[in-house]
Amino acid sequence: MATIYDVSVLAGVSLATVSRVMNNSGNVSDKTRKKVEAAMDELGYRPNTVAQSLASNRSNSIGILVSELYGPYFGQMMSGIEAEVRAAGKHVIITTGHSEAQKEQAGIEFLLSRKCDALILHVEAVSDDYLITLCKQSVPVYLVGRFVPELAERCISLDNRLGGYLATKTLLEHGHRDIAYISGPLFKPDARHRLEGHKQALAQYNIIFENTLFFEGDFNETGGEQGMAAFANTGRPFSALCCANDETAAGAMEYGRKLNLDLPNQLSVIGFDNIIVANYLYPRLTTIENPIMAMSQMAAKLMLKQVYQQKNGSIQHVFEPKVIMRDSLIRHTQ
Amino acid sequence: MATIYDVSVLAGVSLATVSRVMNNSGNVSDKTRKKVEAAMDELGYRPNTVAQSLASNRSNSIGILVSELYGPYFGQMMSGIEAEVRAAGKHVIITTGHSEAQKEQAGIEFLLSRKCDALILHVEAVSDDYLITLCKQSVPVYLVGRFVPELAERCISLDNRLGGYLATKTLLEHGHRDIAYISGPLFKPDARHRLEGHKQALAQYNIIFENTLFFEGDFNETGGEQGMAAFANTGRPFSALCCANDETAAGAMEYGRKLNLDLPNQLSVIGFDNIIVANYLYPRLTTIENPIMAMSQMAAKLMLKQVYQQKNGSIQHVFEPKVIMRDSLIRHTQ
DNA sequence: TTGTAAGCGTTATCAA
DNA sequence: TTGATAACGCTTACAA
Repeated sequence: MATIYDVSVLAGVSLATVSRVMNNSGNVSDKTRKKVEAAMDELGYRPNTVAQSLASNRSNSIGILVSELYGPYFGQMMSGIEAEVRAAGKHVIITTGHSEAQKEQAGIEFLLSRKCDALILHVEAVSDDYLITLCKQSVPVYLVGRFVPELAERCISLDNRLGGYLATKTLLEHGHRDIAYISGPLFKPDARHRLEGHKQALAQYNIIFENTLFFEGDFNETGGEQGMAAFANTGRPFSALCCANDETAAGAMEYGRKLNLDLPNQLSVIGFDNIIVANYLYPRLTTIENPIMAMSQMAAKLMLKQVYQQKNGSIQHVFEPKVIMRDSLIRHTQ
Repeated sequence: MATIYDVSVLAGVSLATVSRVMNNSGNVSDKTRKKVEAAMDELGYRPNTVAQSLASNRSNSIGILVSELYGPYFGQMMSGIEAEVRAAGKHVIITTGHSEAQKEQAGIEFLLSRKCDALILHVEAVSDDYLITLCKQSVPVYLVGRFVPELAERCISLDNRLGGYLATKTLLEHGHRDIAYISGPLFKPDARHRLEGHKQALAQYNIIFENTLFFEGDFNETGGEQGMAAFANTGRPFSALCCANDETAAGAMEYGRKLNLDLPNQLSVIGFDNIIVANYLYPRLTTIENPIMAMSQMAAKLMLKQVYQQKNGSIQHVFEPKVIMRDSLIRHTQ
């Protein structure tokens, strides 16, 4: 592999000049530039980014941490960020945290050790305090899908409480009064906030929250299935089911069909996130929009603005969810 | 950030000794090791991986190229590889090619410039020749989901021809004779091979391939919708639809429902890939299993074996697809 | 406009 | 078992 030294020899100039040509920095005469570029071409020269990072303490790459590499939520997040970052001529380095504090920290360490210019994180397990300490270090950190009051300026988040509230309120407005709820794992802030919104809507209609109508799932299909099984077991009747995300709803609906429930006539269902699949479930899933793609792109824009001084429009920090009406939710009839 | 130098001063030893402790290389007395470790702890020392890579010409990271960061296919691929690689104490660096030759090459350049120890690629647009040249360079390269005869030892692939054949044969065995086909983009080898298998099955039953029953889609829902719209336009009747992947099938089924088709009674559908969603479509999608997760893990194992001398079991290079029967395909009745 | 030379934080080869 | 010291390939003052 050719190095900058080989290029300088072939072009008959110094290392510094080659470097200047590469980086468009300093003043280089047209003639020398041409010579250097010719030499680069001839040698098929590619800069060694590792050496560049070490010398310049910049890497032109952005570290991203997601909980998982699969699934529509993180898929949209990763590709939303990557599109923005790539358009700016930078690269992403992606790693995972698996929603475990220790792995999240290890992932962040990895990104830091690679000298990323900035981090964009979706963390669910590490504490606010950890994040606050992290943000005091020299690398700029941005959080998507999480709100830490002390770091509000670095957060791009969804109002999950409002989302949870809207979901349940929509069911209530359609005449439902017996509403079951399958949440996500409650150690995750998103799951907690959505549940709070649910309770708030119930309270507004003077309905008491019942433990027999609550199940803590896992944000996956499995949770939906297990939740439905649990409810079927207690025998407490309900006309509507509120799921903390769409995957849970998919699992619940599938299980409901196994129980020979006629959907949506015998059971209305509402999800959360509006992942692509929601539109292909049967009946098509009514849900709450979670603009994760837009949020991720906003985080990337914020980063580009602050780290690389790009001029980007105004920044929206908190996104508001809204109801997407489809076919899985109908008016309750006696 | 503390450096190896700070550690050496605090521990009262040389740089070299600190390096030896970090890498468990050479012989270090227990006493010095303890001293060094204590110093590291005290300073919160983290090695600078960029400097390590530059000096050692190794990076302990594996470059991965996928076409997209979203979607079940690539999601499974990424997380399958990552799990194996992480278990071996190495890291992945992921980038995208967007199924365009130029972007695929740029992605590969990026991974090479970061001095990855090996590359695992899912490339669709670059030529075989390019790959053959690439494999002659010093970095080991592995290909998943693509078969290049000259590089057979580095390929982990699916027999797509067989898959395409099985799909159509299954329809034929269920009495269908008028079979429409929505393919993926034909510049992709997968799409071409699946189509070849389809034609082979037709030929075996002495059925002539008709252009009016063929549509070139995009491997996405959109392709399925457009294909169904095109078929509806020509008016050529058909009792079964063979889709080159599940996403296409999802789009086609949704569009079929818009046309008031009663599925599966008026139209049988078969997909390809068996993505998670296939199980949640209505009717549940009959499809061809594409064990992308297993294939990716196999690629990772092969890499670990060859690059890091890990002892892993035997390697399977070509995977065979099989039919997953569900509800979207029924026997054709007159 | 161009060149010289001192880092950047490690690894690895010699000696000791 | 340890320590000097020369790479690794590039950036970036500072000089010329």
